[in-house]
Amino acid sequence: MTNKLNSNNLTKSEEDYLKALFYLIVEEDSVKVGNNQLAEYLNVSPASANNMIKKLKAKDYVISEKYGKLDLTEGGRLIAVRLIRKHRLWETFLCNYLNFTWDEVHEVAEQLEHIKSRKLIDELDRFMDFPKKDPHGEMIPNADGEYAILPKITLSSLLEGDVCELVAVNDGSVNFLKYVSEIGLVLSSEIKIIEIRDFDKSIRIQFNEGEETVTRKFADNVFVNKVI
Amino acid sequence: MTNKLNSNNLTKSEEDYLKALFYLIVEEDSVKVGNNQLAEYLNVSPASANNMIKKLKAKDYVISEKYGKLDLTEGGRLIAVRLIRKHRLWETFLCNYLNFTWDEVHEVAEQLEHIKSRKLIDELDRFMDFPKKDPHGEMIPNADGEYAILPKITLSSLLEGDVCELVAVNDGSVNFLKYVSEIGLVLSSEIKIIEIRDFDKSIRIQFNEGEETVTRKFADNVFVNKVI
DNA sequence: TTAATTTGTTAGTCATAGCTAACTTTTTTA
DNA sequence: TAAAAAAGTTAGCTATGACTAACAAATTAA
Repeated sequence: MTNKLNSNNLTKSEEDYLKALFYLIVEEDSVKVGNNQLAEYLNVSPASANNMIKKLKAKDYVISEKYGKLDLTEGGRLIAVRLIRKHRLWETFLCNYLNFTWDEVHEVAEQLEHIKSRKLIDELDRFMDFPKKDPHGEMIPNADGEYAILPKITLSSLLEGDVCELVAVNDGSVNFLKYVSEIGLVLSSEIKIIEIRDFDKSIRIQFNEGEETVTRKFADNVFVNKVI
Repeated sequence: MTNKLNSNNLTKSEEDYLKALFYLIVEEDSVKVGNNQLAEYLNVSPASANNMIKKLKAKDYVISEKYGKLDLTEGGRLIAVRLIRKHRLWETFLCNYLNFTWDEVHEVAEQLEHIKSRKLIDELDRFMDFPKKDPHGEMIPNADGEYAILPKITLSSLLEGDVCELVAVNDGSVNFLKYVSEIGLVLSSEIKIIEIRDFDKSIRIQFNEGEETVTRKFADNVFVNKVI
């Protein structure tokens, strides 16, 4: 049995839904997160999502009115943040100690984040000397579930002539991550916006490795700190 | 999705049954392993075990005739050995890097062994420099599923005056492991049999930390190498 | 060698968590 | 503002893997 202190007694599915809601509500900061949006995000049918939402409401992790928007309770938020903490710590471990690449870590971390042991994750944190950011540049919540959400400025929001520093990448797509690595971008790379083409909004950028033209879609997934 | 090369597509339950069968058939080297024995070992009803055995036979991991003894196919054995490899590597990691004690590792390793990623476990193995034995003294199978099963001589099989070295302990019970630690026994401890009491088969042993009287049941769970 | 006990099997139920199809409510837009 | 579209809900089905109760086969003991 799991230690009483750790055991929130949630299934893997319930955890996945709470984490998804957290991403949609808190990280994406949406005005309204609805049932179908959640279903699409998780690649399940609206009926399945609806069903699970009922369960999570009964357990007091989610609140919503009929036909209304979804929200997390404090309890639901805490569970989600702890999952994110576990996910990001495992990604950090895989990259920094087990030779995993950027694009390989996500899938395995999705499994590892469901391991139930408070001691495991806190010791892993200590072993790595309490890292602040994961390999994609995202903040890692501390043991109490506190963490700063980075103000997310995308590369696509900058103007010609601006100079920025790559602080994070959206880790949702393996193909995107592979592409980022291939053109030679890494965390902290300094990027200058050479030109934004009106025609298709594609952007010509310059950085240590040379010059590249990237699409608007690409630039939407790259988070930066404006330097100039 | 899991990499095709790793994905054996088994559920956690199916894996648990195969591992249980491996322990009962191969490690315990029983003449006959039956359905109810398997059920008892896994703390499920005979009906549940029977049901799962049907499924595993259909998938060609288990063979048996109606009302006959259970056996693993080559495929079933390989899956079980890989689980044991994962279990023991994770236990080693938890003990040697994350400050877990002997008795804490098992429960968490039971969860970790179901993580599906060939790379994860092979890199973990490399990270720890290919350990040969887990913290309880059990052999760790290599990446090809090969490993030596230690000839298991129990402390209880020795005679008065014999001297032996502790090579492994049965990791099935947390209380037992705590007890072993508390009296000061560790792997490689040299133990001398002072006296075996006819009355209750309790055994007086001497070792670095002093002398102790242990029960027959205790001695059945301690595996040794005879020295003298 | 029959009777008792143990062991194995089958049938039917439950919970989780997915699905489709049909329906209702809300929102959009013509 | 009424019709169309989108969003949300419900009902009913599926598979997995537990369970109990009832029964059959095999083994052990009388």
